Amino acid sequence: MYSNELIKGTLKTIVLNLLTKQGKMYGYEITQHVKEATDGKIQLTEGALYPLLHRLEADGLLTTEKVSIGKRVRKYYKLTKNGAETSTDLVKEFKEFSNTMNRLLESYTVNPSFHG
Amino acid sequence: MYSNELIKGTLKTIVLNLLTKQGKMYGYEITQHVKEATDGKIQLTEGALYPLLHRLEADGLLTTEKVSIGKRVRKYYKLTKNGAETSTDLVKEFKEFSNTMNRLLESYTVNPSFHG
DNA sequence: CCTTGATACCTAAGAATCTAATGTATATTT
DNA sequence: AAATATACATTAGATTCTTAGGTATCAAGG
Repeated sequence: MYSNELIKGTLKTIVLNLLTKQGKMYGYEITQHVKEATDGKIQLTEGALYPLLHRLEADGLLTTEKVSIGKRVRKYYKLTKNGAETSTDLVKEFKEFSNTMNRLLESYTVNPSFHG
Repeated sequence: MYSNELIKGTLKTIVLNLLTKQGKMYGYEITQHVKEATDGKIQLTEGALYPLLHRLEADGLLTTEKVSIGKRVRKYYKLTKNGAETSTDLVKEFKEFSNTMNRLLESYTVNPSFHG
């Protein structure tokens, strides 16, 4: 499990990307999927996930559909057109950011151009 | 310039790693170095940086040394033993997190093991 | 001289988002 | 019958960032 610091700021990217690939998912399913796909290294908490899903719906990136399973009701989320575009953008941005960070962390330059 | 969401949570890693490589730096120098090293893609704001430096010093990860340059005073920061260890840990953690995220974002699995 | 931009430090109000805890209820397994 | 898993949700508090502002020195150009 990673320090939660890092996961902050990537939650939206993870959720939108997952919905891009899976079509529709419900909240609990998202937490389990991410947990399994990362061997438990990333575990989304419900206290962070549900408010995010509600925000994304309010912002028009997701729509919901309620499905009854016995006496329980699942709330499925899927992307709107806008949500699909945002998903693509955020994934691209994360990859670029990831590259930039790895370059920054690996460069052993001795302050080549700064003249304090 | 990246959406600030992503930079959140990586600021500490960036600063400690930079000090590992450079030995000692002052606040303004850090902002300029990161800006130049990333072609302006990552720009630290002073409102985020200075409070962080103060926290890191209070937590015993950094020590300071004031150096007079004419009538101005620069405040140089360098790592303590504890800070050096934390730096190594955070960089390692970021790289692992980065790998995990990239795998997660790229996998096109159709929910192989989840049984909702 | 004086203004502008760069250097160099700092704080503080408010916003955003996460954590941790808690609540409710149904379904399944032991 | 009890424990665990499924499935939704909210809330107080903490953390950390943004935005804006404040102070002051130094160098360069008009």
